[in-house]
Amino acid sequence: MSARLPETESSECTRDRLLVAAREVFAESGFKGATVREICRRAGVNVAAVNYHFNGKEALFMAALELEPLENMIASSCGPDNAEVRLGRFIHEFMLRLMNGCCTPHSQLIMRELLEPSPALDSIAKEIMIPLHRHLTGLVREIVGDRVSDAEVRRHVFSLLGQCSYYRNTREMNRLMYPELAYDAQEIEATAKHITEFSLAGLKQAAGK
Amino acid sequence: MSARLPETESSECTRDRLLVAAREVFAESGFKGATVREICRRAGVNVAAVNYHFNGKEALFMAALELEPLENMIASSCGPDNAEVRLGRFIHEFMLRLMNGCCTPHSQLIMRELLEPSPALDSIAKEIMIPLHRHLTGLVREIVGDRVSDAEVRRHVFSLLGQCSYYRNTREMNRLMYPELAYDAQEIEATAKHITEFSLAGLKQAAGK
DNA sequence: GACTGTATCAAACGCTTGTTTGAAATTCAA
DNA sequence: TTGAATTTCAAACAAGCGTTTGATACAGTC
Repeated sequence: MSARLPETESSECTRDRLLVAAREVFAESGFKGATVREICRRAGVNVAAVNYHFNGKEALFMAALELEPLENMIASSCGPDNAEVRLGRFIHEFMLRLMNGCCTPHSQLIMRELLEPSPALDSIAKEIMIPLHRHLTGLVREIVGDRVSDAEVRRHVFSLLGQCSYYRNTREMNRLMYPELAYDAQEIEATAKHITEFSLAGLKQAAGK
Repeated sequence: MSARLPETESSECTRDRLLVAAREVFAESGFKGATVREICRRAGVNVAAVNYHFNGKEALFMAALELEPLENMIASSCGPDNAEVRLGRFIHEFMLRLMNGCCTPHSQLIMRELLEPSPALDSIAKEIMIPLHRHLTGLVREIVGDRVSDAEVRRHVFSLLGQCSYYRNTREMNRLMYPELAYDAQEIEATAKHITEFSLAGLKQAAGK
C-alpha cells in the first residue's frame, strides 16, 4: 500500500470510512440485510477491520447510529419571534434535514429504526425522539394555550411529525408516482410552508375551542 | 405424519400457512433480512416447500404482497354525506387498518415497502398508492374547491396520509415513550377524530384563500 | 393391485455470512 | 538500530443461506 498516515490518523481514517459506509448500507438494507462485506467494499477496507476497530457488526451498527444532536435544529426555532414564526422555521429546518441529499443516510437510518426497531431504540428515544417531542410540545403549547389537554397536544405533535416524515418515508414511491417532482430547495421550502400553514390552522382551531 | 387432507386442500393449506408466515417475517425483517428457514419454521413446513409452491423466495415475497384491494376502505367514504363527513369516515377506517392487530403484518409490509422499496414498488403503486391518492385527491378537491392548485391539493393529500401513517411507523417508539398509551378502538377513534379536525381546519383555510 | 401424479421430507450442495488468525507492513519510542 | 505496538492484509473457519435432489407417503385413476 502507499505511505501510511500516522497511526492514529490512519486508524481514525479507517474508522470514519467504515462509519460513513455503514450508515449508507444500514440505511438501505437494515441491520440484517446489510453485510459486513458490502460495508467494507464501500469503505475500501479489509473485512477484518470491522472487528478490529468496532468489535463486530452490531457495535458498528450502534456506532453508525451515533447521531448529531438536535441542538442546531432546535436552535433554529428559538429566539424572540412568536411561536408561529418559530414553528415555521423549525419545520423548514426539519424538512431540509429529511430531504437533503447529504443527510439521506442519517435520516433514512432513523426512519428505518422507527419502523424496524433494533436494540438501539432506547438510545434513539433518549437522544432524538424525546428532545424532539419535548421541543415541539413546548411550541404547540405556546400556540394552543393551557385549555387543551396533554393528550390533544401530543396528537398535534404527532400530526406535525407525521407530515414531515411522510416525505422521507415515501420518497421512492413519490419519485415513481410523480416523476417530474424534485425536492430541491425550492420545493422543500414550499412544502415546509404548506405544512406550517396547514398545521397552524389546526392548532389555532384547537386553541379556539 | 397424521392422515393427510385431499391433495388440493393439503396444497392450499401449505400455501396459506407459508403466506401468513411470510407476511409476518417479511414485515419484521424485510426481504433481505427475512430467511426462508425462518418463514418455514413459523409455517411448520419443509424448507423445500417454498420452491415447490412458489418457485423461490422472491416469488413468495411477491405473493405475500398480494394485497386486499382498497375498495372496502374507499367504499366507507362514498355515499350521500358531504365530503367532510366522508373524509372523517375514511380516516377512521384507514386508522383501523393501520393500527389493528390483525392487519399488522399487511400494513407493516406496505410501510416497509415504501421505506425500503423492492421490485414490487410498481405493483404497490398501481394497486394501492395510486387509487388511494386519487380517492383522497377527489375528497380534498371537493372540500377546497377549484381555486387551489394541483400542487397544493397534492400537499394536502400528503399531509393527510402522513398523519395517519406516522402512528404505524412509530408504533414501537411510541410504546417506549408513552408506555401507558394503548391504541385500542377508543384511542384509534379519538386519533381519527383529531386527524379529521386538524386537517379540515387546514383544508378550509386553503379553500378560503 | 398397479400405475401415475402430487405433496412432503431429510439431506446435501454451493455460496455467502460474520468472525478469527497468523503474517506482513508500518509507525513509534528508546 | 532494535524492539514494541498498531494497523492492515489474505486466507480460513464454522454457521447459515437459498435452492436442489432423490426418496417417501399418499391420493387418485383404471
